[in-house]
Amino acid sequence: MAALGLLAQRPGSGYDLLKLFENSMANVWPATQSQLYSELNKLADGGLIEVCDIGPRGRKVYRITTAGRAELRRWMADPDEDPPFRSASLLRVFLLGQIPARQARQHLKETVEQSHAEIARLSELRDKVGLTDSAQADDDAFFALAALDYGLRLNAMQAEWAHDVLARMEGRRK
Amino acid sequence: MAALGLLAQRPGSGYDLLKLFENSMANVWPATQSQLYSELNKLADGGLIEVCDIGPRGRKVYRITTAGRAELRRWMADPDEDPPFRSASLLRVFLLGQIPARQARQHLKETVEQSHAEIARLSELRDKVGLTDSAQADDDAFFALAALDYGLRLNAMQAEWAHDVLARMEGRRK
DNA sequence: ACGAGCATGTAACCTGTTACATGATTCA
DNA sequence: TGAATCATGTAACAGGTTACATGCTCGT
Repeated sequence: MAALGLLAQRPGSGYDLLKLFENSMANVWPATQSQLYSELNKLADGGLIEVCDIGPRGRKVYRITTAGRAELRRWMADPDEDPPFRSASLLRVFLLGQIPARQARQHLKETVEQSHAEIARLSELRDKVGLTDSAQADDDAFFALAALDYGLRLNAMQAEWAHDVLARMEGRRK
Repeated sequence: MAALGLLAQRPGSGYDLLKLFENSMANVWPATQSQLYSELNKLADGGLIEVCDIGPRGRKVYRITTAGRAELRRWMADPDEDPPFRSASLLRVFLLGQIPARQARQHLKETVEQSHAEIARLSELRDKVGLTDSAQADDDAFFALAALDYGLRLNAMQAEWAHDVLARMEGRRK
């Protein structure tokens, strides 16, 4: 479905999409090369995309079809079929009582640091993208920046939360 | 791995764990009945857990072993092997430029409402758990509440973010 | 005695991952 | 001409889902 969405923005080959997945998309929806090519074949079989050009080296340029656009709109509107939400990091929090308190504190401190590092990484990315693309005019760039903003806020929240839990742990010590 | 963690807190049968997954655990790490039982057999084969009692109806009560505790500590300390982070909702944001602006605004408004609904649900859950369990004394309850707090903050952040994106969309309109 | 709930398991299927495999083109 | 990169594909496996299947036991 991610592939269909990207093809809605502009036509491209499997290889093109792969690059997109490695760059901007990787933070949101990672996909492997293998996965991508079989997905493209499946979408083409279903008539949601079609080959619009064949270049050198057997390069197949795909384009979204009318049926594909309809399917994309349908998917956007209905979050029911989403894969269930599983967070390994939240599971760890649940089980933090099972390891020595010293290690638990260490774990939370690392969470704080990792969130800050992630914020630095995303900020840099935002500055790069935000300046080259004219997010004022381009819808796709506007929403890509909104997604990036989400990531920034998420990590800020996470750092603050881990910090607060640490403080509460200190408060509990006798 | 989630099953191993729960057995570290207290011994129990597959059926017992299933109830835990349906209740408190469901928000963090959903698992199906089928999955759970085969997982338990695999853990037992690997020597990470063992049957410590057999009750009526073939009820097998499992208990974590020393090897299991070691494995759990190892897993807690190393987040490298986590499944990749995939968020269908963030992907939707990325693709929001592909649907009519009216629908995009509608989508964001629904995000705000759903976050608020989720906050209400989690608040209720927190009040129930926070009063019965003495989170002051019990480590497990303390960290379960911390995980719940994470969920609350996440949804608050999400509502605020969606609200702000909406405002920025309005600002862009000519 | 019978229904609700306890308790476990199997089979078919789908998705995603890693590793393997192949060949074409460009450019230095 | 040889290396880098373009470009696609297959096979084996791991993890999760749904649906199917079976039997025991407790309380009324």
